Amino acid sequence: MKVASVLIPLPVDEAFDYEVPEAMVLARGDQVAVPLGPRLMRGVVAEVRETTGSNRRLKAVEQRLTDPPVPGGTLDFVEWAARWTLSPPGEMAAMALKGLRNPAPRPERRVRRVGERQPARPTAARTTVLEALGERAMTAVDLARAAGVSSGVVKGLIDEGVLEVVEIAAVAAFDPPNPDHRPAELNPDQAAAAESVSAATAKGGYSAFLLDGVTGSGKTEAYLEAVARTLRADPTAQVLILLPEIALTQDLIVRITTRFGAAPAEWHSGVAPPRRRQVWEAVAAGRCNIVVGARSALFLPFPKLRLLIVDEEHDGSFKQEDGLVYHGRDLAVARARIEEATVVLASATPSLETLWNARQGRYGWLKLGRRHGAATLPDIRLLDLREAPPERDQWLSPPLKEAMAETLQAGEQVLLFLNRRGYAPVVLCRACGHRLTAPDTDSWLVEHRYTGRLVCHLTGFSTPRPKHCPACGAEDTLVSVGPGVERVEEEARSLFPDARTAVFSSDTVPDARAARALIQRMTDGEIDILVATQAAAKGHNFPRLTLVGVVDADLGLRGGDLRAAERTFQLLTQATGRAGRADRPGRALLQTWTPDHPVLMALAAGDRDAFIEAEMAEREAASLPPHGRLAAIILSGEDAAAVERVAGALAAVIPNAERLEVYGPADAPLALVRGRRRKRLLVRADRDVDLQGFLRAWLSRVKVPGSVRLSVDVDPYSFL
DNA sequence: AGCACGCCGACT
DNA sequence: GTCGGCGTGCTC
Repeated sequence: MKVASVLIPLPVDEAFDYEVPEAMVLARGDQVAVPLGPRLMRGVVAEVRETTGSNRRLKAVEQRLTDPPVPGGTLDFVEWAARWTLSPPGEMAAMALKGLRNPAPRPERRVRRVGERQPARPTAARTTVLEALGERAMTAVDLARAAGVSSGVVKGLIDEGVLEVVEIAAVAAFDPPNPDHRPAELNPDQAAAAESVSAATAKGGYSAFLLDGVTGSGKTEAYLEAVARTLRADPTAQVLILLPEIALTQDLIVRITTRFGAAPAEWHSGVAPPRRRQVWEAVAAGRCNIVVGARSALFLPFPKLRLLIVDEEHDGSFKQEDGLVYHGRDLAVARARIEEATVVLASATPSLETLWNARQGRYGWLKLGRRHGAATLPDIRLLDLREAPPERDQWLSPPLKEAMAETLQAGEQVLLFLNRRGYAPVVLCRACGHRLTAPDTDSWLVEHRYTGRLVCHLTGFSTPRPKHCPACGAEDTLVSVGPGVERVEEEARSLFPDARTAVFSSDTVPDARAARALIQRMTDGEIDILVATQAAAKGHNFPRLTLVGVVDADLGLRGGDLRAAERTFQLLTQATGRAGRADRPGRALLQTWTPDHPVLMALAAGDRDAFIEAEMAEREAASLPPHGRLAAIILSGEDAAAVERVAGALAAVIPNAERLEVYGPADAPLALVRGRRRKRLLVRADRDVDLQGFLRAWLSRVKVPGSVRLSVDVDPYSFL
């Protein structure tokens, strides 16, 4: 008898076996409906094998679905990703089927002739309509417009039975990109990079590149040229371009459309469900060559993926934290390896992991120099707040204020950068010292003055700003401590009452459309001072911007986070890279209390290599990534004692392993979130240790009750 | 994820 | 005395 292993979208750690009915022909990748308990579920066949009887009575596969099978490479990738992240394989497989869960687009209603039938009274208008239509099927609206008559004429012909309405399943056209539509002019660096990448795609097999170029070096043109060459060599090849967030997609869509004369397919949460289904089907059928998407696009069923590009590869948004925990960039490299394709990681500030891989020779290293004629990097200077501190309850120091005045005087723009949403990060009571936190959570409530509310950025909890201290009941004793973007804007507005100011943060810019609108206002010079969080730190070009003030350059350096220094360096490089493009020189002023910190010194010197050298040495000394690997195990639950018990049980059965240590259990950095107690264990291993194998062996030794949730984060980025 | 089985409060 | 609350656990 034949048995099929079927991946079902459930949190179970293996595929379920089903008997294959005699008359059914099944292969790996086929989609099937299988009985599970009382219901039917969609699943993907992982394996079909011959078996001689079984210990277990198997249910039979109900039916083979007509939906397209999941291509072999996609399924290999899904299974690999599940093993790598220690996630249920069925749930990973469900990622690849997500597009199918969307409704099919409404069929289009068109009219066409019914045989040779003629209208009883052939008026001039009716004759025009019939001539315009001919043998085709058109929508009634299009037909009326083509014939230059009112839609009533068409309707009359339908009512008379001369025309009939037919429903035609809307098949989305994905116009093939034309590699020669409008080639960009490339400098030698860009041309060489494109040539290296396209030589790799032409040769076939896995290869990986770091495309390393400062802001303004023309990375996009370089990789789009590689895409063009790849498609010229093989018009059936498929290309995936991943971006960290959808706010950046629109710009790229436009550039691709201009370059190739055809729009790429988009894949992210902002795409309407029926459209998503069309994209999924077109990708599966190989009718779509270029996809631009967020990390979930990695799971699309490409039958012929030849080239993957991960733009802004250093960006933390590639890491998915809730539900399935994975890093889009790392999985992109894995998918390339499995598909025997080429992957390009592009960034002006590559992650240490990627730089390390490039140095080790695992990735080809494509360096782009600054484009001829482009602006020079801004002059970066540290402002020592110990020497010239801001006035009480202010956040802008005298030298920064002076620079702002000069800049505004010259009719140029200022960007003040502060990676903190809201008005004030902490609200406390002057009478009793109580700090306001969200219920069931340890994190501070952040004051948002635009909305007059206190907001927990972790859970989304919000409440109006109270009059009385919730701890001691005193009235009007609550004070706002520390600056957020709203407060800095308030300060800037009072300093320069004539300047036009705006705030760019996820609160003022809720979606991509709002982001585009604000960016446009900035580009058009309608804003003099923009106060922004990291939401504005990338991907834009403001020609009249000549001063970037970093309000708190120390912000990212505190807290003992592994990647704090790296993140600060990247953020500041991106933020200061905004200043003075085009022909005006720009400058960046960084306010800091620790001007002798090596990261800030390297940044002020504009010396990326010095920074990398220093940071890499520290990581190596501690055997931390990229020199070693980490995995976090987070336990959470409402029953603190149960969480504690599981943590203790895990700690008691840690398998013996060489060159690997387990730290904890300790309270997770936010030990209480939404009333759930959180404990964390951290595993550090040398690179050549089978970390996943260790974790599997370890976790299998402990039974976790349903009241406690255990999640594994392999290669964690933030330790929240 | 569903959907069952399984032990403790308000109802015909 | 039952109907039902959702807590734990299984689904090939």
